Amino acid sequence: MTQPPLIGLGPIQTQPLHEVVYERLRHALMSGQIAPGRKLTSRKLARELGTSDMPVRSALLRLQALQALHQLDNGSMILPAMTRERFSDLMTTRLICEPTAARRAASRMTPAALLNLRQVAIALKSAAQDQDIDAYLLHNHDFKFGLYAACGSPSLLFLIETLWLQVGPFLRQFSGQFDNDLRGILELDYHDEIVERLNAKDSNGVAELLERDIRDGYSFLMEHGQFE
Amino acid sequence: MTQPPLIGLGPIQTQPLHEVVYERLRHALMSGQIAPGRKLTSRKLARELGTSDMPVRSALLRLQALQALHQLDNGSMILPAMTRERFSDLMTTRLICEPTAARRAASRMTPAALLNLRQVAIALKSAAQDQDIDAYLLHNHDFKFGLYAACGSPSLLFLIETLWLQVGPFLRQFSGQFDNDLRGILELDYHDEIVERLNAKDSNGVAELLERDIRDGYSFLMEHGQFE
DNA sequence: TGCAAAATTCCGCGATCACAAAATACTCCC
DNA sequence: GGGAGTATTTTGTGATCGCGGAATTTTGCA
Repeated sequence: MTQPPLIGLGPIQTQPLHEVVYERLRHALMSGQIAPGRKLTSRKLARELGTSDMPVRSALLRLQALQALHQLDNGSMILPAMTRERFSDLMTTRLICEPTAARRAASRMTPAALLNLRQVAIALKSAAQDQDIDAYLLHNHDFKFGLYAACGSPSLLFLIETLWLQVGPFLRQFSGQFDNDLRGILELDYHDEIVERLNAKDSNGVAELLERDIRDGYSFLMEHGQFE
Repeated sequence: MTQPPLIGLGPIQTQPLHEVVYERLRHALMSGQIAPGRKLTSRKLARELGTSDMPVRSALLRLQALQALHQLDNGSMILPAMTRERFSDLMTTRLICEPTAARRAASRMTPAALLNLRQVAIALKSAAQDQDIDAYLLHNHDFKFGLYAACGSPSLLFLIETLWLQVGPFLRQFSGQFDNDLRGILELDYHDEIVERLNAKDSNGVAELLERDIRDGYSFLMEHGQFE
């Protein structure tokens, strides 16, 4: 039998240290805090984080398994550089997965989830007008995954996440190059239209907008982005 | 300057232990040697493999990152059971990725790769006639990935690999249930036709065959396979 | 000053230990 | 015999150590 509640305190949520390190590293990667080609050594990271190297090793291994990091011959982990070829490849694969996920999400999205997306879209626009790149990228991520999460396919969602884990680390780097000017991005921002098509339950329309979003972003960055 | 060669011996290829363990575990998974729901504890595995638990921990972490294993709340790794829902989800996602990969491979395949595929297809048929399930699954894997490898997209190939890492462990279990009778499989074997379409450089035909291959396998196993 | 050789530091890797929590085995009493 | 409570073992987790090799810095000679 369970004990009767004493003071009403819930259980203390505790997660393993390597999990915390993983999340920290993942966030650092996705927010562009790690330069391409940067070597990530477990000992240095451990000192920086104030832990032993074991949890760091675990986190690095997981990121490498997802191809977010690359392992050198000597075992060191680096954030691989983004070449035009790799970027092109990743975006092409995104085009395979994401419009499909969006199409399915459109026909399964709950009103609550749609409302949430609408709010993120508002925050997105205001971040763009404020020229706040970090906020823009963050909300863009939230918007897309808020949408894809409704697709009802855990495996497809996982694939998309691994793709973003590879592209994500470079978006901020790219964005920092056109003089912090997000007006160009605003012009090819389809989030409002996507919300509108979602509201109309127009699955194909949503999928098509997603495809344009990815294609336009691709062209824009291939033209203006600086690659290795 | 490099030393003049002494005896002409090449460098000894050595790979880290955790890499060896990873490959062993991965192979054990894909060949169906691990029962669903089975708990994989690092200490026991380490004893069985004759190593310390460190390399085993690394290997398990990597497999978990790829969702080939699932982590319980207490941190133990288990091979998750295959439910009808999960199987359905994985096969649906396969349908998104694999026909596309096949279509691209069709237009990029070299004659040498095609020749190799032809030989695998022959081995495949003979394995089916010999009722050799293990050989059949092995050659089926080689055939599909021999095909996909030609698609020219590392990222797409990686996604497909993660999908197979989740479905693979259960195929043998399924196959062992219809009385070792592979005739049913032979009837919906499209490998010869795929080779033929590849030879004719009929990309759409190849993609369509792949889709039928996946769909038929899906229906067959949903009908005859035993799930959790 | 330039540059190669030597000394030192850094780092991946694997083993081992300690600790707490969980799982399992065991005991003992009804 | 059965079940509750206890003892023992197992296991995840993280820290630390040692080894060998790689990378870096220092040194010393021309």
